[in-house]
Amino acid sequence: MTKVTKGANRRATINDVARAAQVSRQTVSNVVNRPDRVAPDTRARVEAEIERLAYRPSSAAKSLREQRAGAVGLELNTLGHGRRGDIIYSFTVELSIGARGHDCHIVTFGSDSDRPSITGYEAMVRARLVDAFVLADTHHDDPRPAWLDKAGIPYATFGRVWDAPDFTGWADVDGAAGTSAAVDHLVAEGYSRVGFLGWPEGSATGDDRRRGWREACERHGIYRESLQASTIQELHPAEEAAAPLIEAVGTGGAIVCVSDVIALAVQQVLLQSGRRPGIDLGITGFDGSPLAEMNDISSVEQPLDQIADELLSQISDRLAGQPLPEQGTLLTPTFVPRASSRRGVEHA
Amino acid sequence: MTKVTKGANRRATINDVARAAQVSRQTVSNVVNRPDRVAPDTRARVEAEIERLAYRPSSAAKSLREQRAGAVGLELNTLGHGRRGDIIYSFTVELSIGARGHDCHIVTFGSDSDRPSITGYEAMVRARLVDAFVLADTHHDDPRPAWLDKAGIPYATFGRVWDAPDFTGWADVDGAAGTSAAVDHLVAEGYSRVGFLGWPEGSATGDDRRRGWREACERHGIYRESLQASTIQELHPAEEAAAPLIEAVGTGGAIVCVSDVIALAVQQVLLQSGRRPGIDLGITGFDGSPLAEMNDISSVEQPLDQIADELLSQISDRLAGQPLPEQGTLLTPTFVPRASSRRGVEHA
DNA sequence: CGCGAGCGTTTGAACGTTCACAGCCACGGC
DNA sequence: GCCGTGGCTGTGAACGTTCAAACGCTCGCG
Repeated sequence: MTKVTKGANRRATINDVARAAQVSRQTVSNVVNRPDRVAPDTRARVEAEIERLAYRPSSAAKSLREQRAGAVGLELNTLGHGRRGDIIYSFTVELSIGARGHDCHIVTFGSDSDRPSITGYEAMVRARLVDAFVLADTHHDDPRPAWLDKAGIPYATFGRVWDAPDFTGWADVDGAAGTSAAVDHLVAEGYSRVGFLGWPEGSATGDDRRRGWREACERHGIYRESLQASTIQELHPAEEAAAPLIEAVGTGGAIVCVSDVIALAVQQVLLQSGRRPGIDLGITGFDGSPLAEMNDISSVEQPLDQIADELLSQISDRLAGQPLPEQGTLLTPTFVPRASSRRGVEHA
Repeated sequence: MTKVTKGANRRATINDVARAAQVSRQTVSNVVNRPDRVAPDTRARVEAEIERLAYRPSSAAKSLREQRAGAVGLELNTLGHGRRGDIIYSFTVELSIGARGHDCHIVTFGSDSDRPSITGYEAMVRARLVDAFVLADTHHDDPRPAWLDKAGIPYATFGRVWDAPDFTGWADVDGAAGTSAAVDHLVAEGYSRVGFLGWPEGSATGDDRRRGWREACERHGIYRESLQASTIQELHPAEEAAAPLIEAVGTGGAIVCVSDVIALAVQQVLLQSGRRPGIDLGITGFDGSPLAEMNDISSVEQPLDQIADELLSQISDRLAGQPLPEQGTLLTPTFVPRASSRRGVEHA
């Protein structure tokens, strides 16, 4: 007797509703999918039964019939935290929330290998588990776009695809607008010199954020006093790069950082030298990660909900046979001020 | 002409394989699911065709026939980061990786409301999108276990269910073993007094970790010199609680923290007073979060891959009709030493 | 030599849905 | 009064899979 007794009472099917409402199953289907084709009183009767029996179409049956999974795949890997400054989780959440509105759902799959490979994608496609993918961390020499193109699987990416400038199926954050807003805020708070601590040149995202800082400084007429340095997305190297920049900007100055991790490094160095964030030196980060929130660091928050929604819309369009959009979607982030960039507020 | 031309060449079905291998579809099905029932040469022929045609059973058809989704639901919410110290993402990844081995997949769904409600669960169940759930953050007065029990939906939880001591469908980390290992390490490194900074009493997880610290201190005969304090899982309150404890333990002492966030708070306070982690005061955290890694804080790393695997196994068993296990599964975490608890190593 | 058992294979049915089309009815124009 | 039309509802088929049962073959036994 190892057989399962499937949940006390079997869930209602379209036939149960049809029988209860004294119509055929097709009429029930129409009520759900093409309400306009059904006479008002019939519709009301069917809708009442749907409600009463708590009927919801079986996604498996629908998938089989429609030859589509109604699902979008998302690869999660253990590298996720490093890249994109720790917001991958929030992005995954927003995607999961947004999926309901696009009547699909998110299926995650993982790869434990270091380099993301296409085997996971292939498995998903072959099992017809998903119709499309969201790529969250495209990088240089990424094999995935080409493979997906060849296989004819639609996808949309969070961030531009470096190797393929012609590809427009992306949504991204306007990095320049973000750092620009940070500089505006710092100037308004009265910081006189504004430095920038970025990634080494050559990363599109990093260069974009640097440009926003430079342009804003020029606009405020403080560019000549400003300085920049570069580092990679790790705490210790960042701390080494931070120290001289802090001295160069001096007390009463501020540093706009290319990411929250870098901003944290700056704050650490500052604290070790006995100075107070905000009061002695302004600091802003980028990404709106929990890291920044926890450490009371001002940050440029990415509109992840909008990005998720945009990507899902694009995927819907691709699945409906529409061509790629004219151009990618650039969304404006929000600057969130915290103690690290307020001169008057004591940093707890 | 908005109709989609579905990916150049339709993917192979069981019938295509059957025709190519000159057998019936059921024989192909047997080769895949019950290879022992098929004659060796037939099997070889069929397997060759499966390989050649890149056949993989359609999950939709399988779901419909077997009346099960072959999927496990996981709720992700925006609160995730705060709770469980930021390891939710890593847990999600491990679950996604582990799913393949249990031939199922993970479907995530989100709730944007603050309090986790059961509406998301209900939607998943009604659409037959998932067969079971993993609950990652059960808490006091959690309505979900009772609702799932009533609905007859299996689930397994990461962490014990407070309100239901009889429920054994959980996997958790042996918190006491973790803090105990931390104390062992600190004593071996030569720290003489070991304090504990925990959460307020009454949380099972927190009390467990505190007990491990106390028992290890007793074992090493240093309990009388040890001290404890309590705080909540937020940076600023933690910093306030940390300051007096740091003074009480004194230079050459160490503090075992109930979480990485708390450990970070201790390190921040220490740095602000010009002292060096590890050298002047030992610090250990708990969770193995990226936060600890980035800040070079020793931590007790949770075996998330094992937990994910165990939970998926339990779900498989429940779906196969087996009863709840005798007791929950307690897994041993690993202590990972870093600069914050090495007396000789300079903290960069 | 007949018969049951066992093995490997095939066949029919079913899972729940939607599409294409057929049917029914009422209405209006000729 | 007949037929075409348009609005609404019902019927058969199909999506790809697995289960239950039937089938044909070989073998061993009486």
